[in-house]
Amino acid sequence: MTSLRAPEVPAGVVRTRFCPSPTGMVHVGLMRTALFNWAHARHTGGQLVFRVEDTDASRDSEESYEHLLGSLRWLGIDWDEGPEVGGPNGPYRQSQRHDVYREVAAALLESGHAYESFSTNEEVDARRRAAGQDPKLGYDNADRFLTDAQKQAFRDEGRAPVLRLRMPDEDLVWTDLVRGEVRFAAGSVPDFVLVRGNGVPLYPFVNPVDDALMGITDVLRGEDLLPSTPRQLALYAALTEIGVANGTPRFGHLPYVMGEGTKKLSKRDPQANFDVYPERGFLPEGLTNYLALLGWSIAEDRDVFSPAEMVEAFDVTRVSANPARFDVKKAEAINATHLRDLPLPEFTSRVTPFLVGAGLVADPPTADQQAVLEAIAPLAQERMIVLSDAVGLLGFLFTDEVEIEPAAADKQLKAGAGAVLDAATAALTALGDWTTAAVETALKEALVEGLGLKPRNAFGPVRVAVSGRTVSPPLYESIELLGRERTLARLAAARRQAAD
RNA sequence: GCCCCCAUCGUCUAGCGGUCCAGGACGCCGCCCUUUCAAGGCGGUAGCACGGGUUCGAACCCCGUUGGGGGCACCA
Repeated sequence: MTSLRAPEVPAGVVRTRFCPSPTGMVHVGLMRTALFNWAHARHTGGQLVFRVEDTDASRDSEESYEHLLGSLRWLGIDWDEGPEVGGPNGPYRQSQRHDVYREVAAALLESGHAYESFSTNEEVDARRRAAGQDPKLGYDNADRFLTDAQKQAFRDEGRAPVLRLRMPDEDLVWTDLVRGEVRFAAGSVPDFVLVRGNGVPLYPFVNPVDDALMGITDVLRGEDLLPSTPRQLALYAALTEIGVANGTPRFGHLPYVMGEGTKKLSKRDPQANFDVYPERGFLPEGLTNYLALLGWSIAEDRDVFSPAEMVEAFDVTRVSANPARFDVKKAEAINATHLRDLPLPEFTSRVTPFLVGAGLVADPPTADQQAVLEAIAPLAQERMIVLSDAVGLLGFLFTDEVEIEPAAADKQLKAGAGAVLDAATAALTALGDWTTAAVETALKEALVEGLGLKPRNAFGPVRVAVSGRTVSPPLYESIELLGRERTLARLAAARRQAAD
């Protein structure tokens, strides 16, 4: 027997967990799972346990572990027990829990719930074929009742046994939090391996053991794990009988996050990599909102909400069971509305690191740069989708010379543009008072009235000359902020490039 | 092959037996506003996979079909 015991969890308290393996890239589907566990815990006033499943030394790395922590914190997910915060049920890294697994495995063997199995895969296959069965059926439970003499004979051959759990002879059923009742018929799941021949415990064993020992009440995970649930149910029953677990947790299997086509979003899909969102300047609250929409909805006629509102309303039971396609366009639209909702100072301070990163402003910005930034911020805010858009949109205000985008030149600096730029140059050169209003009046007089142009044709070339692009903040304000000298220099530079 | 999951506009979804000739959002299209592009406002486009039941009544319940996905390891 063992002294290992699950902690007492008061009735009604919800404890969820998030237990990734730190192997390389952080997948958006993984973060969606983390988010739902977090929301469920916070909504119910329960706890979220963070455990690291780093048992595969060849694939796990400290670097991706750190990276994962960073991604979680960036999204705004916090946990009550786990790495960095500790807790009474640690250690929270599986690589430090070998003794626990060894002890539980021994107790399971001793109690007869598990047994030693010596069959090789080849032998199992051969037996199934001999019986006219499909080898795909897997292990045939043949070693369940080996005698001590038989076991010894195998050992004498030099075989090291695996430890298998004896599956019960009854249907395995549970009420899934998102799918309702799910049933696997008795006998449809073979006795599975808990511990390898070399003594290394396997995922289907350590995962429920840790969940039990950490007092997890609600397991919310991807639907890819649904077929392994019957085995875990059997394991829980055994763990409960030997006094390690306090019963079986509730399970909820979250739908897949899909990529293009009909396939699950794979590591190869560029949008699967969580990093691209922070890098592009998605807002944590914007991405949280979008990720939440992948399988959940807050109300019939609403899909924009804050993380706090999500926590307030979240109900696992109302998570959809069907797979959701990750739609970058919609994610952008949701983010853009969060971006526009930001108070101006907040918006400005969030944009600044992106301008710094692009080398456009100093770190921290100079007083002049800060003044320009604050002046342009309200005008930029409503034409951006992600924070990094600021680099392209506002770059022209923070450089001496601007490079005109080829596409913009093709569009706006063709025939007729020369005359427009000449007229604009003349009007602005003569301008006394360099203010937005004066610039507006001067340009309208010179171009719309003077040249008889439609506004769209009149201001296109000027905009491209000044900003280098066809999309920019409002023109007159931009010109005022740019100042006379730089504006005239750019007009002249564009004039050299423009057709008459 | 066996087991399991899923099935409402192109996409994400609301709908949990009548209030649905199906609502919202993204996308797309058009109009308005307008100095460009956006944003905003207004309008439009488009869907209950199919077949049987159950019921006075079905997008909603049951069965089947079809389609899609996943699993069947001494990986996690």
